[in-house]
Amino acid sequence: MEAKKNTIEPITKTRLHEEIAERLKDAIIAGDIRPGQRLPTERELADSFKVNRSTVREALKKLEGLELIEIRHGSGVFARDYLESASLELVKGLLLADGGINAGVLEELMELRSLIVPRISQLAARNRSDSDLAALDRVVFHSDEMDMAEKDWRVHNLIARASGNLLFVIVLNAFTDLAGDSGKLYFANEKNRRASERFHRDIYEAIKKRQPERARKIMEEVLEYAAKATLEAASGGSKKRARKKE
Amino acid sequence: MEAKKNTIEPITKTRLHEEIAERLKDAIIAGDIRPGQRLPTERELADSFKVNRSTVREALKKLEGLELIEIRHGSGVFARDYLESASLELVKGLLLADGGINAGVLEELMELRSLIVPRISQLAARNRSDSDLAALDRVVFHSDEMDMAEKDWRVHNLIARASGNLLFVIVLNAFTDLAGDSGKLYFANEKNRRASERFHRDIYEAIKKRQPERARKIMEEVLEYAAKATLEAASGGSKKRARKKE
DNA sequence: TATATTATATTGGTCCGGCCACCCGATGAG
DNA sequence: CTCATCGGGTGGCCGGACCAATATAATATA
Repeated sequence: MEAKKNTIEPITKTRLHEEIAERLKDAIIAGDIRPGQRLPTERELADSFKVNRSTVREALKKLEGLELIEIRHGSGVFARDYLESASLELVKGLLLADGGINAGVLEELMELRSLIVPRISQLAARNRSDSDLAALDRVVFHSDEMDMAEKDWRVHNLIARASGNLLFVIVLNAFTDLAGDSGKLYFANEKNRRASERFHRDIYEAIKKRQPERARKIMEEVLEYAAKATLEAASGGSKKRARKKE
Repeated sequence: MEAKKNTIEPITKTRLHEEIAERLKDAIIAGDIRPGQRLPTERELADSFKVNRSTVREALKKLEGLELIEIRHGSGVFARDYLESASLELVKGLLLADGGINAGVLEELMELRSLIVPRISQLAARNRSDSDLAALDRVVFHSDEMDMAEKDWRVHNLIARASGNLLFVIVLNAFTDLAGDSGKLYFANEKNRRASERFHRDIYEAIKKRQPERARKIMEEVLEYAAKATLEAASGGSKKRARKKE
């Protein structure tokens, strides 16, 4: 794993306010700014980042959306306790804190996933419509050029939609989104790609034939396999890659 | 002060950019602006809302954080398909779409919850530290003045923290956050408040004695009860209250 | 002295007007 | 017809100004 990968240092975000939001987020998640503590003034931030105050404000608005900070007119900007907030997007930060992928959080993610996804699969087999099936068919059997990560995402997304539970769709997206980097690792392996391919066909069959239990079972197995493979890949491959941001 | 605003409603958000973000969000969730479709220009929005462009930009930044829109430099602002995004906050919008609480989504939320929370409870009983227990004790037995909704939230939050799974804490917060309004309904009922009180004591015992299975069971039962009561309250009590936003 | 009241400073909210960077479609050259 | 060029439109960033909410210090009052 001594590939050139690590030499591609993060390009400074083209959009300044994103870069700023990123840095502040890191500072808060890393604990440099503790919950309840006040951040520097907008004007101070603008000054120290050497940008305009408007730019800082845009960054702060984004962080406010993540429930990572609280902006109080007349008082200042305060860091919130992310353990009392409700923003899954934050987890992405946690997952990547201290540089590299945090194996602990990744494992937690896997467990959470294993609680939900089999149920989604089960419901999909029960509730799927014909058009759901058709869409799934298209992706599974007629999207050869699509790369595997994309394909896999689409399969899961379609299954979730077929389940008839909108909430599940969004939660599932959150998982995929979070697992992002480690997903790449997973699909880098030829064997894993083959496994996914077979999985797609199997789950398609189960859903087509409306076999909820079988669909659930298949999903459970694939998750178990994927979890194992992913954790291996994550712990073996990406060890403490220092994340220099500039 | 001669014109008294008739209804209880609007109290236009004190912060303009929030009001704007809110309206655009509603428009997208309601389907007035379809996925992929382009929104008006920043300048146009500013003009039609009669505000400055900076204000519009701040609102847009927040929506971008919610993954509800995509801002492309040089091209414009586009609505995203929220079924392909990963933001749980959006669900709040779905839950309240068309005015009133959407019973379907609420039910989905309950199901999702029932998949996860018992597991959290189980893990908490297994992994809890002494300080976790102490914190739980304080809330359960020495917070009489605290209102029940707050207390219940704290109990759940502490249990989740005790589970040792940070992800679970955040997901749980998301649930509570989403269920917000319906939770109010639930705790408005004296009988339900009593039920919660007993539940708090029971779950405390199970966690204290490190009885994972019992903890899980208790949680399953309380969820089932709460789901039933909540759905009843939601369908019976809050009928199609029109949500006028101005 | 202790407390209420009033000024004043601090800080976020909004506005103005301008310039730059990027994207895309129209235009014109080959 | 293909391709390079060049606009015009759009978001990104700037700096400076003023308003609104809040916090703090100074002052008046009991």
